[in-house]
Amino acid sequence: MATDQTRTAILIAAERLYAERGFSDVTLRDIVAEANVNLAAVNYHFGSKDELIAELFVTRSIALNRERLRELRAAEDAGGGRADISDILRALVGPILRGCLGPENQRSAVAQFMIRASIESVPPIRRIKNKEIDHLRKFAAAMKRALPESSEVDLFWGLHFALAMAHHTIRESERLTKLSDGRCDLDDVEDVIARVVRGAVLGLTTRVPAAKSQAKVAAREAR
Amino acid sequence: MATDQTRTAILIAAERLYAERGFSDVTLRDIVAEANVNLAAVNYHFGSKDELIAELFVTRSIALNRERLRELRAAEDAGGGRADISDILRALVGPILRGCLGPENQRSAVAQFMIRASIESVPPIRRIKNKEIDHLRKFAAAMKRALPESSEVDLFWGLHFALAMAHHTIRESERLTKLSDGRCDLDDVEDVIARVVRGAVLGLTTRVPAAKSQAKVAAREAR
DNA sequence: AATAGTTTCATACAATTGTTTGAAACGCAA
DNA sequence: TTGCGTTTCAAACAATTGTATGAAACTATT
Repeated sequence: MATDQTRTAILIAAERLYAERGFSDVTLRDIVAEANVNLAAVNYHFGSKDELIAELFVTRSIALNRERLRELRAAEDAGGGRADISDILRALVGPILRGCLGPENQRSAVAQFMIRASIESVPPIRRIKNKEIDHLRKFAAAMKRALPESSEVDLFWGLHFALAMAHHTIRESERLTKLSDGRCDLDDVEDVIARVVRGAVLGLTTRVPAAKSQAKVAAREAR
Repeated sequence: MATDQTRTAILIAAERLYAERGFSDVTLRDIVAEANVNLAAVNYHFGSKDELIAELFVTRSIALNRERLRELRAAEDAGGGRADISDILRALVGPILRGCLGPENQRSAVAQFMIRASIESVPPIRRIKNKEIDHLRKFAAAMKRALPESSEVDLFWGLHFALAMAHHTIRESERLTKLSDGRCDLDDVEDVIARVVRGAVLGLTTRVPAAKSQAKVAAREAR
């Protein structure tokens, strides 16, 4: 076995292609061509295409979650067990944003693969995905420690919205660039992270905005 | 021609199936079975599978955008040409959220289809999608009228984040329900809309939150 | 060197896909 | 009714997919 060259060559090629083009567009023949191995190698080493995808997803999930938790713990340690809410959310969205945005050549296939996995819900991945909820619960718990007076429902919504802004920014970065004529700089990753975190934190910490909309006014007058 | 029964039966069946299961999982044979028509009917009436998808997307895009603009105009008229920022964003995210959330039997295949189209970027749709940017610009312009003192970059980010929260909520509604043990009520559509709008508006209207995070503190101390 | 186990390879297989074909059925004006 | 354009249908087609096979090549232990 030694280095298992073929196996790892397949993994690398598959991750690269899946990250770039999505699962449905990439065939086994594409992968083996990219990896310079024989077609039968995939079934020999992984059993099936689905098992290859599943192994890839599990491995990368663990890596991403570990990095998130590492940053979360660093933040909590720095705060003596209670992290600032901004830092908690930064630990949640920072790793994936850093991996998927910024100059093209610096993006990580790992992070892009994970985004693909969250978009195209292919059967082998769907079966595993429940694990992620346990992972998010840890962040929800940390948020509760940071904002003990907030309702749990609001905390879940804040967590959810933070992920929403991060993922959507990755998925639609091109559109935002076009829409803004390039004025929104998606390559300034730390600025993007700051915007996402700020948006989520504002929703969590601002009390009763009291901005009455026209709709509310109209609804009141209708009574 | 008269009613073109077969044609519309195909459109309805295709929209339903695509909305439910996504483009890559639905074959022409699935569609014709659901529509109770012959396999060759799709190619006869639409030319190809891609043209069927394209026609579906164009039609539905126009319908969704029209509804959004209708609500936007209603809000601007009510405010004498300048709508409240909340109402602008509500016009943007309301239609799609109302169509995709709420009790199962009330959801519209149209709205769900549009979400599918925004997730699985299949070639025939990708070619048309640029039109959507022009549509979003109208909302950006309305936002500028509502908040003339805000920077354009911030406005674009606010628009982007509003769509992010709306779309992500639709896509991950099941996960949020599980994560929160059912405490986040995704069936209360108007509450969801209010949360999304509030989150986006806060980001747009709150000035200098001045919440210093541990990361910033640490960075300062490191100097 | 001989052998046993592992890995690679070209090739074939069965299933599924979108599309095409040509005849049959239909609708309807003359 | 006749005739003609339109629509439907069963069947076949070509291409692509993941997977399986059996022989060849390789590796390493005896």
